Amino acid sequence: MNTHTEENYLKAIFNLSATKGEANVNELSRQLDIKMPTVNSMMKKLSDRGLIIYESYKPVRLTKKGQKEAAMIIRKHRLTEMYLVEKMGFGWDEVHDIAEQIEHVQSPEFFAKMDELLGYPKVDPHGSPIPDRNGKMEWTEYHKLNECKPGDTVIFKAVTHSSDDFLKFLNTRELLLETVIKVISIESFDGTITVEYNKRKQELLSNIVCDKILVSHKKTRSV
Amino acid sequence: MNTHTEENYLKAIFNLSATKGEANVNELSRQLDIKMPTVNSMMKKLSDRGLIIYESYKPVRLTKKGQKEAAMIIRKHRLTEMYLVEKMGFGWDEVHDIAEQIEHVQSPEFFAKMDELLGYPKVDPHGSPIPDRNGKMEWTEYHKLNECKPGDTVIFKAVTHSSDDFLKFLNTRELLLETVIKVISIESFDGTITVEYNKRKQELLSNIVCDKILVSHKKTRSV
DNA sequence: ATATAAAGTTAGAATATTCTAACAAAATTA
DNA sequence: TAATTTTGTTAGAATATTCTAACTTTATAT
Repeated sequence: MNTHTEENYLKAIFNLSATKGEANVNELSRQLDIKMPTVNSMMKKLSDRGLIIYESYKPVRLTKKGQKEAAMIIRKHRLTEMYLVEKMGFGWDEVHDIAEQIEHVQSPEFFAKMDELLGYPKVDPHGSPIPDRNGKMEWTEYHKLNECKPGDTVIFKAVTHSSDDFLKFLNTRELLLETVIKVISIESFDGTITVEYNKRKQELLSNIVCDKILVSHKKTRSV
Repeated sequence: MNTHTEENYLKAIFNLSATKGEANVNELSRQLDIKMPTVNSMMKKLSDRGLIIYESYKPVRLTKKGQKEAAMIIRKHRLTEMYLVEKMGFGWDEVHDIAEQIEHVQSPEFFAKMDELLGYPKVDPHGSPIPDRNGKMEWTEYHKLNECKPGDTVIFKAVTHSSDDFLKFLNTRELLLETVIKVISIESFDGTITVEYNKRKQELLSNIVCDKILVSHKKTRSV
């Protein structure tokens, strides 16, 4: 089991790696607000523990094992954020610091319960994907449908909630994953969006619905 | 702000003090599973920090400041237990270890929210009192009404929930705090209890209601 | 291409928390 | 009360995490 501290390093490496696939000591130092020599020694330690690949003067990369353990911390963080927003009524801007602390709780049951109560969400309140129990996550830059512009053609990739009645609503509208959607227009006063998909023309979707629909403009990339 | 570790010592001192008003090094050592010399040095540290009164070879006592800080940790622990049981569906026997970790979270808003969502509970799922925001708590051994025996005469001291509709229900029955209640009989098949109080004879209270009513057999003691 | 800047490393020290070994005081028991 | 047991203390060392100061390597910019 990793310590609190090690978990914070792993998480930082994970986050920095998100784009480039690796992280360097200097950025870690700034992000964690810990001096470079300290980070440096921790890199050796994590390397010894088989969590990262580390060679002097080179950026570090997570091993398979490190990747998985980091993903589990991110998972706990994002599930917690989702829980705080959905079940406790916090604003999306209030949950980070609390989740930062709760992510270190050791109790699979606790997070499994959160997951269940939330209906197994795929993303957190900020739209970031939540890794599954095996550490896998859809590594894609999704956009909310209500953030698209008229004329955009997008692909329905995920929902932020998988509650029964929302999914039923989508079924009745023939809105399934991978559906190609074209944004026709957006009402400025209430955000209602007019879209086209399949054989359907001039379908209206409320802003509340569009806020729960995540779309991609192009491809999907996996880790 | 106290460290994680200091908080655990404070909490242990608080719990051991509950009965005798003081705690000794040996008991702390056993309870915390930390060797005596370590406990000894921590006692000096907590004493320096003005949280306990410590003199060599004597049991330690919490100062006003220490008492308050310990109470706040206990408060967070018990609120958490209550939340886990009431809002997340855990059993009373599953919550201790999780609460043990969450009690160290630094976020007044988080616990205030729990408190609010729970309807400002006065006790935790095990019947232990939850200290209020000022660290004050009713230091009494309450019993649930549904754990009394026929013939018992008891005093209504607290409710485990103060949700609106439950309190309204109690009002319509003239059941107020400090009411003297006599237990007449208990149905074995569903736990329904027949009681007498004020001018009322033969009042029936469901087991669900009686589970939320805490009573004392005699006096109240304060810290 | 050399000088300067940025990034990374090593060595040594500080703090927090823990331990073991040895000793001392207090309490208990014979 | 003297012997024994329990409890408490001191001293010194180990581990984890952090720091500063000095030095080295790599990257950047004249």
